[in-house]
Formats: sequence, structure tokens, C-alpha cells
Amino acid sequence: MNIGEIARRAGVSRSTVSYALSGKRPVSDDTRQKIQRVIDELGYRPNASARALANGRTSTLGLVFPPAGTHYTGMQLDFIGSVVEAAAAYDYDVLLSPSGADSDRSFQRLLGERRVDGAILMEIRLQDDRIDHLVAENFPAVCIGRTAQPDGDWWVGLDHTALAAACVDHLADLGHRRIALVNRPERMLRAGYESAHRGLDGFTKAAAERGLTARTYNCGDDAPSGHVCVEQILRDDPATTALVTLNEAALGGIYRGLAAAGRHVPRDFSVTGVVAGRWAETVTPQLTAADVPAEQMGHLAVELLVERLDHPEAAPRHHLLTPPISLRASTGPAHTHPDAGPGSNA
Amino acid sequence: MNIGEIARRAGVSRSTVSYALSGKRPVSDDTRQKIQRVIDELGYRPNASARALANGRTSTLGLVFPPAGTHYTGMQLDFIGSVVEAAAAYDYDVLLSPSGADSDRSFQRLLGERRVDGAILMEIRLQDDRIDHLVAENFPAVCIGRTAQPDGDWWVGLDHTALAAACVDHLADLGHRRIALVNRPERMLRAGYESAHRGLDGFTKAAAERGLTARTYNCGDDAPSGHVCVEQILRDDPATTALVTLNEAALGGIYRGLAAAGRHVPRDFSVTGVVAGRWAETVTPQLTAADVPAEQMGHLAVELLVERLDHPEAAPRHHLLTPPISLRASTGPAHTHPDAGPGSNA
DNA sequence: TTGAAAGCGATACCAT
DNA sequence: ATGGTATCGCTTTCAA
Repeated sequence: MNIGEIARRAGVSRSTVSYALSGKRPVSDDTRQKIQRVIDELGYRPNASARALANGRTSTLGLVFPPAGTHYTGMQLDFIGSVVEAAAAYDYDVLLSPSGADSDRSFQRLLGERRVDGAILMEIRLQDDRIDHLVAENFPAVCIGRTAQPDGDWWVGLDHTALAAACVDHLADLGHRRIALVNRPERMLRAGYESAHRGLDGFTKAAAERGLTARTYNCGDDAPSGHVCVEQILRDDPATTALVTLNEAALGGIYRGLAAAGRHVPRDFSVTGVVAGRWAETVTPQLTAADVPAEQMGHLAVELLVERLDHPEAAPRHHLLTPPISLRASTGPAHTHPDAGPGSNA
Repeated sequence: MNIGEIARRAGVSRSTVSYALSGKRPVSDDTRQKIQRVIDELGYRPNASARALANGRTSTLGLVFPPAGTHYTGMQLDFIGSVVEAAAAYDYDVLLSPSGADSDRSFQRLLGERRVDGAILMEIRLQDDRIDHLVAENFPAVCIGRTAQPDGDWWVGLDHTALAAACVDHLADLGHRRIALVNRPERMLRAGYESAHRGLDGFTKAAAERGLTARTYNCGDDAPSGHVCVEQILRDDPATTALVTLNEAALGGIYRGLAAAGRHVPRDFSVTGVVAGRWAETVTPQLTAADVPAEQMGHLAVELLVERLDHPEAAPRHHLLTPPISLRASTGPAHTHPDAGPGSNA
């Protein structure tokens, strides 16, 4: 059933039905009602493909994120959920594209075949060929995260440098002198992931400024890797009394590794980091952390994208967020653990 | 740029370009190469809307799941990830629809406007108006979960009855005599969520068969509710020594509540349940649980849907899964806790 | 092996 | 206030 059928049954022309639906031209109350009655009766809905072809808009947003090589982190998943929800409020549907690279089939389909009106990108790298591509085509996109040169882009990002530094300061204030960073996997660092890079920067500089002894580690995005990483940290320097994690997926393993080594959190070891709030609250003890406001960021990204779609010539806008540290239960004053003596091995 | 432009530049007709692309009609090597050269040069990709309009297929699957009223559970998110990944392997994109009810705008768009070729539904209710609607329209869909009368449907589901029973048996085998069930929120039970209903059934019957004292609780889908729920359980019957949870999101709070009450897991309290495997491994101690194979289920659902799309007349198929209990670290032999004496209050 | 032209189902311009 | 019709970009039948 199509618009022609409706027109025929209502005894009007197709254009009149179209205008009655869109309201882009006045239609007499009489015919409007006649049309509406037929539509209700037949349960007619205009075909999205035909409409998209005719007016050049799909009413769909693309959400681009790397394929779940291993698994998604809670944070990534929170982004997805919030983007979908926000998009629905603007009557946009969301098309998911598991693409890490410019060359991915799904990414090409999204853009080249014009399946979406605009795109939101996650997991940004400092140099990101996907973004280069989008900019070159002047394709409306908004990034969750920012590249090394974000000035021409639309984005909503986190000040990872400041966040990691705030974690270090928090620990230093509590008297910790030997700390460690649990970063994302080395592969992500090499690929240029911005959070891993900027977080590392912030951690390193803040530790230097506060005169702390600091070591940095790369850790796989899963609990077992977190466990192994903690073992390594305590082996390298048993006097370590605190750590900062940028790696949410490893958190469970980090806690377990600490417990296995006989370090009680927060009595004789403090843990903090940059983690989505709701996941910080699932672990025991609850994590004191710079909460990533995933929900807010997803909403802002959609808001920016819709604005950009409505005003194609608008100047780039962005939001740089620096959420405060939420004090919970995983950090406390520094104490030296008995195992921390020289030559000992936890 | 469109197919006409390509045709002009290659000096052939539009139909020849189309056939060169689809391979549905032989094209001489010579012209094929000529066309391909032009296409590469201009970076041409056929417009998805036009193609969908012409041949009636969108190459898009819909994924329907309830809006994140509160937040998504890890399990739901795992489904989303695995469905997207599996769909990509078949060159389908996935359109997300946050719809809990037949009447949701997004759901209507998906079906009525024919934005997708088929749909995958999550969070199935025993009576589900979305499914009734789909069946009535003979719209190709596959459910993750099953209704009370699933025989005519395509689905991949879990035997929640058996899973809950297996948890009870496991606890009974360890000598536990007084146990509790932490179910999903009452709102979900009232709405008819199949996992909550069938799980409750399985738990209740198995407990009766093994002659256990069992209580059942509804619990909000978040950590704080889990904490409160445990307090309630221990208040109602301090002699309780184990619980089964169908509520993944409450798990963190359950652990915390137990710790706060001075019950050590698994020494003097055992916890088990039905939870997605990777989340069972993030908590400490790791949860002994019937692991929901979310990834496998997502893949199977896509596989079934693709099959159904390719063979519109095929008879309904389904997969009923009963994953075994993975023994981890959260259950142990029953001991009576000192606080469990009559009149005491942990 | 190839071309011409009729759809697919909407929108929107040009008439009346 | 309404109708007729060209148009969006592709697929596919019919002819040659």
C-alpha cells in the first residue's frame, strides 16, 4: 500500500495526501480529515526509502565504533545506550557501524551509500583516518573524543590529561609516594587512542610535579589481565601503595590481584582512576574515580549533530568536560605494607 | 554523482553499469573494466535509499530492545554487541530501536516505514504485543527469548526454568537448606518478563523438590537495590546461607550487602545465579553461575534471521540453550553463621 | 552483449 | 485549496 492508494480512496491527488501529512501546504480541514480517516483505516505509513530518496534525508544517524574484537567496556556500552536514547528524542534512528578504520566495509556503506544523515564517532585516535575522510567529504559528524588537531571538528570530549592529573593529586594529597598507572593495552597506545595518550601524559606530568615515584603499565582490556598487571606492579616495586587505572575492564582483576597479594583496599592500598560512574559503583569497595559522564556525553553528541544537520554552515562547536573526582571507598591515607620491605615479594 | 553519470563517462547504458555491479547479467570483460575504472576514479557507491526503493530490500536488520529507563545491564549490552558483529559478517547493518511496546514510535517506524528487512527482539515477555503485531503482519523476526506460546515463532532462548533449578540443586548439593532468590524488579514480573517468570518457577519448584526453605525477592536493577535486598533477606531469615540471583545489575550491591553484614563469601554465604559470563568474572570472588552465552545467542539470532529472510516460506526454527553452571569461587559448603541464631540481627 | 524505458513510492514545483 | 507531473537513483523487463 502506498500514497497513491490512499489518494485514490480519499478521492484526492497524491500531492494532497503528501501535503496533508507534511503540513507544508495548507489543506482544508475537510479533506484533511477524509485523508486521515483512510490512513487510520488502512494503517498506512510512508515508505522510508522512497521518502529518503525524494528528499535526501534518511532520518538516521550513524554510530561508529570499533568492532568488539574482545568485548565492549561498560563505558562504550553506556555511550551507545545514551546516544540511542537521545537520538530517539529527536526522532532519529541509529544505525550501528562496527568500524575501526576508514576502510571498513560498514563505514564505507554508511557514508558512500548515504545511509545516514550524519555520524557520531567513538574511540577517537589522535590521528584518525576516519575523521580525515569525513572532513574531506564535509560529512556531518561529531566525535566523542578529539584528535590531536580538533579545532576544525565537532566533538564532545574529556580532558583526560586533567583527569589523570587529578587522580595523581588526590593520591599525593593522601600521602602516597609510589604509585602506578594501569593504562589501556599497548596496542591501543600504538594505534594512538587519545584517552590512553592524554591520560598517560597527565599522569606522568602530575607525578613529576608532585615528586612521586611513578611507573606506568599497559594492561589488556579484561579482568585476568588486570590481575596479572597488579602482580607485576607489586613485583617491580613492592612499596607501591596506590594506582590509577584508565582501564575499566581490568578493574575487577585489579581488585582480585590486590586481594590475592594480601593488600586490603583502601587500608593498605588505594585505587582510583577514570571510569564510568555506574561501573565504579558495582565493585567493592566502590571506586573513588573521575566519573566519565557517558550519558551526558552521548546526549551532547546527538545534540551537536542535530544542530549541525539543521545548520550546515554553522561553525564547529564542542564541549570539553572535566568531571570532578567522586569520593567513594577505594582510597585512603598511605600506609606502608609489611611486604613492602626491600627484597620482599608480595 | 549517480549511476547515470558513471554510464555516461563509461560510454554505456545505466543498465549495463547496474549489471556490471550486481553480476546478474553477463557483461563483457572489456566493458566491465571500462566501468570499473570510472567507478574507482570517481569513488562511486550506489545510493542505498534508491536501491532499497527499487528492489525492496534495505540490507538492514532492526534490533528492538526496551529503552534504558534506568540503564542497560551487561547482558543486554552483550547481546547488542554480538548481534551487530554477526550482522556485519552477513553485510547487514543494524538499526537500533529502543522500543518496549508495540506502540512506540521507533517500533512503528521500523516496521511501518519498512526501514529494515527483519528484526531481532530482546527482553521478551510471556505475552508480548510486539510479537503479536509482527506475527500478524508476517514480518520476519527472531526473538532472543520466547513467549508463553513460542511454537509459531523463530527464537533463540534460554531454559530459565532449568537454569534456576540447576542453581538450587548446586546449593542443595553443598548442604544449604535455607536459600533466597533475588529476582528482577516486581515491575518486570508484572509486565511478564519471561526470564523473571520462568526463573522464579524453576527456583520454587526445585527448592520444593529438594525440601529447602526458600524465599523469593524482587530487586531493583542496580547495585544499591542489591544491597538493600540482602539486608532484607538476612533480616527475614538470618539463617539463610545462600542465594540465587537472576539480577545481574544488583550483583555488586549483593556482595557489598553481604560484606556489610559480616558474611564472607563463600566461607559462610554462597552466591550463584544466572549471569553473563564476562560479568560473573568481574566480581570478587568470581561468581559461580549459569553463564548466559550472550555472544552465541546474538550470533544464532542473526543466523536464524538471515535464513528466514533468504527462505520466506521456511518453517519456524529455534534454539533452546541450557548452559551448564561454571564453577568459580562464590559457592561453598554450608556453614551456619554465628549471627544466624534466633533473634539475632546481622 | 547491450540499450531503452517502466517502475519503486515518495516530494515539491508549476499550474489552475 | 487542489491536481498534474517531473524528479530522486537504482533495478529489471523487454527488445534488439
